[in-house]
Amino acid sequence: MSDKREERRERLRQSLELAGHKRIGESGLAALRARDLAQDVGCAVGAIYNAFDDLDALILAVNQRTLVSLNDALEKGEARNPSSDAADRLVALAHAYCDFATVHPNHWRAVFEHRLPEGRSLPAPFGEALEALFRHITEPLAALMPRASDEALALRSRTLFAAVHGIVALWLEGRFGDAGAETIHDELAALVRAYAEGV
Amino acid sequence: MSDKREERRERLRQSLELAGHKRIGESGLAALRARDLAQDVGCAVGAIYNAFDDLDALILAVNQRTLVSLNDALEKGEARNPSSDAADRLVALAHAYCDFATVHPNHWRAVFEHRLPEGRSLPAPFGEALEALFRHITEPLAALMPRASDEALALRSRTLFAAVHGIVALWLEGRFGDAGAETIHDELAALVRAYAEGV
DNA sequence: GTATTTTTTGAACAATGTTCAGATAATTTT
DNA sequence: AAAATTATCTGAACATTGTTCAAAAAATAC
Repeated sequence: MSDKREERRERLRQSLELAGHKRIGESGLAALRARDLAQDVGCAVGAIYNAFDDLDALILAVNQRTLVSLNDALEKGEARNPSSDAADRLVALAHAYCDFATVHPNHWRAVFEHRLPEGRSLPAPFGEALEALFRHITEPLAALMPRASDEALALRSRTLFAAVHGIVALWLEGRFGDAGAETIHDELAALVRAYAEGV
Repeated sequence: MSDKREERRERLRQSLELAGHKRIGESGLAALRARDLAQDVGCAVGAIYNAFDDLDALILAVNQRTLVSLNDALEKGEARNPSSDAADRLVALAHAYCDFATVHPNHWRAVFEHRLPEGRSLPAPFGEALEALFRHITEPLAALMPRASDEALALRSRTLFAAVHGIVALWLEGRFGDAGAETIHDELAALVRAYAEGV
C-alpha cells in the first residue's frame, strides 16, 4: 500500500501550489521565492523538490490553474450575455477576457511572463487548457465563416485571440496612459466587430 | 577640461552597450551576464557600474537602440511600399513590423520582456522612441478618421499597434504552430484592413 | 520488531547583481 | 615638474537566488 505516500506527496504539492498561487496573486511572479514557499507551507526548502521537479514546474501548475479560472470566467461571460449574434458573442468574450485580466492582473500576467528554459516545452495539460481557450472563439467564428476549413478557423481564432490579448496586455502595462475600463471595452468592441465583419 | 573624462566614460558606455546588444542578439535577454559583459569589453565587473547605474539601465539603452532600428525599418517599409491608400499603408507597416521581429527576434523580444523593478519608470528618450513608433500609425489613421480628435487618434493608434503586436508576439512564441510567414502576413493584412474599414 | 525505503532537513553550492576599500590613473594646482 | 586632488578601476566580498546532497527522521515492508 504505497497510496499513503503518494497521498502525502500530493498534499504537499497542493499546499505548495496554493501558496504559490497566493504569492503570485499578491506580489507577482517575480516575487516568488523558494524559501518563502517553504515557510508558508512549513517545510524545508529541499522538500519542495520532492513535490516538484523545479520551481518552473510549480509555476506551470499555478498558471494552469489560472487558465482554468480564465476558462470559467469566459464561460460565465458567455452565459451572462446570451446572444445568437456571433459578433456579439465575440465581443462578450473579449470583454470577459479583459475583465479577468483586470481583476487578476498578477495571475494573468504570470501566464504570459513565464518563460520555460530553452528546450523545455509546455506540459500537455497546459496546452490543452490553451486549446480550450481558443475553442471559445472558434465556435462563434465558425458561424461567421461557414465555408472555412478547420485549419483556417483555428488560425483565425488564434489571430483574434492574439489581437485582443495584445490590446489588453498593453493596456494593463499602463502604456495606454490612464484610459478607463469603458474606453478599453469600446476599443475591444470596435476591433472585434470590425474583424467579424471583415472575415 | 573635464571633457576627456566624460569622453572616456562615454567610450566605455558605448562599448558595453555594443557588447550588450551583441549578447542579447545572439542569446536573448535572459543570457545577459554582468561578468560576461566585463570580459567582452575588457574591464572589471565593477567598472560597469561607473558607466551605468544598473544592468537595467544598460538594457534600456540597448532596447532604445532597438526601437530606433525598428523605426528605421518601418520607414524603409513605408518607402518601399508607397501608396496613397491609408489601409495599404497600415498593412505595409504591420508587415514591416512582423519582418523586423522575424529578423531580430531576440532584440525585439527584449524590448517587451524587460520589466523595470517596481517603482522605476521608463526614461524619457525611451518613451519618445515609443511615441515615434505610434506616430507611424497615427498618420494614415488620421486619413481614415478625419473627424477624430487627437486623443481618439492616439488611443486608436495604440489599439491597432497592440493588436498587431499581439499577433506577431504569439506567432513568434510558436503558439501558432508552424504557420509560414505568408500566412501571418495574410492574417495581419486581414485584421488591419478590417479595422481600417471599421473605424 | 527489524530492515528497507522514502522523505525531510538545513547546511552547502553555484550563479547571479551589486558594493566597496584600496590601488591606479588622470587631472588640477602650485 | 612635482605634489595634491580627484576620478576610476579593480576584484574580492556580500547578499540573494535556485538547487543539491549527506545525514537524520519517518514511513513502509517483511
